[in-house]
Amino acid sequence: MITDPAVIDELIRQFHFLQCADADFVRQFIGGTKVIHLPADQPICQQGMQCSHLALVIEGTARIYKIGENGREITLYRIGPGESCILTASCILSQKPFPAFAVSEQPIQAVIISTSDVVRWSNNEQAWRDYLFRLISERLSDVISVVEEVAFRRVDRRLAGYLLRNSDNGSSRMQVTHQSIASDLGTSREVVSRILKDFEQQGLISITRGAITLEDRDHLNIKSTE
Amino acid sequence: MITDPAVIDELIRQFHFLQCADADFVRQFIGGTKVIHLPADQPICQQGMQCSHLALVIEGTARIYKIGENGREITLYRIGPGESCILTASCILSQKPFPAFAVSEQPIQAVIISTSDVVRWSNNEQAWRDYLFRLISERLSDVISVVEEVAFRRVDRRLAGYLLRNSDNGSSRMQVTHQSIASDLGTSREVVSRILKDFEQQGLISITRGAITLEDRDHLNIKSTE
DNA sequence: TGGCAGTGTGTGACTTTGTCACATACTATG
DNA sequence: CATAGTATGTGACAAAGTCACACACTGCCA
Repeated sequence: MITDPAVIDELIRQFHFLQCADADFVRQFIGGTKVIHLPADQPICQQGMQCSHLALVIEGTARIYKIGENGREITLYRIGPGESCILTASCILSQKPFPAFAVSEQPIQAVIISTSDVVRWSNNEQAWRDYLFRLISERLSDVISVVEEVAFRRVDRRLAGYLLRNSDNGSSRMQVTHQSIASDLGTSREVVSRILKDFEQQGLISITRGAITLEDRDHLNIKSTE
Repeated sequence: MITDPAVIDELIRQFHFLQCADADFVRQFIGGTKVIHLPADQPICQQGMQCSHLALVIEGTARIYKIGENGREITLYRIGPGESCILTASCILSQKPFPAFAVSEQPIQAVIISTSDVVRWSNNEQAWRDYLFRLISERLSDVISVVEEVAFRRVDRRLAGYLLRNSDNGSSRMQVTHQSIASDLGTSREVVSRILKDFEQQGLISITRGAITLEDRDHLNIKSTE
């Protein structure tokens, strides 16, 4: 049961399906779920787990990733406000174990839904069903894009694109370690370090411990596409 | 409208959801769809297309794949009897363009469903909805496995596994070109040729033009997992 | 019957990426 | 200000991808 009216407002703002749904379902939704808070860097799902709940993220972000035999990681996608861990939903509905890891990055505020509600609503509520379908479809697209990236694109180009995408356009300074970049791209820290050093020598970025500043977005953009 | 009773039998045998569904829906399904035939090696979907129909495969197989900038290919998954091009469904329900290519491999016999029926049934028929959810979930798992493979596993090990998976246990002889293997694994023909030659020199396989014979499954299996 | 085009495979040189084993440097904390 | 933990740098090597060819096999037609 969710009581805080500010949270309810935020929920309805973030989750479009609550606006499409009829008032009865919304009441049911508000009454049958609860809000949880999770600090940053907390493991959420382990590979192989059976999921017992579905979380709809109101605030914060989570990272869904795979770990290879060698210990390397690759990020499959991220979940932000208005989204939910659709892999969880997928596992609930197809009754298979969760095939990856999930961890909170920013502290998370989320609505928790029991598997039985997930199933029941997906039978009865079109708005909810559409929401699930759309989300799972987008994840499938996301993951297909990841395949394309790792299978075909050179790491230096992917890295250039990564830097552009993940920096505020304002400051051009981003707080990241080489290791965290490597874990997102699915490569190794040494490779990232080498390429970053190249970029620095070409005057495209400057590097300090734990942070990178973009100095020449235009040339980075050329690098990322050439 | 499907009339051939043999086809109807086969349909109900292959597609479990028709067994769960009530008789009324089955009548509607049989009455509202039609069967098509497609020869081998026909393009089915182009990247970026809007899908106008969903195909449920009764017989034959299709390959869903990506093409990289360099022209290399990688297979995302295959579709066989009882399955359907869930990417199509996903595109229909989320109204996004198809993010890959699809081509028939074996000649295909399939049931064609219009987008409007796909949407309508997913609202009204639980059995159909469950079928779609389950299928899309499985594809998501498939594609995530592909990510894991290309990001983390060495090509020689993947190739060893590929040979074991794709040969009849009976004959141990498979008709494939090095190029087609490379396109499945997302690597280049030269790499495949080199590794196959290695395998041959180790006595694991023998190679002839257009075909490979497995000579030592056990050692191949060790190679694929080590 | 020999020539020829299309397809499939082999190979060497080179670049890029991943791995390993370290060295070094910065940062927070007692 | 010593020290543990974290972040980065580096060189040597192995694995994989690219490029530019050479060569071999198959089917077909003149």
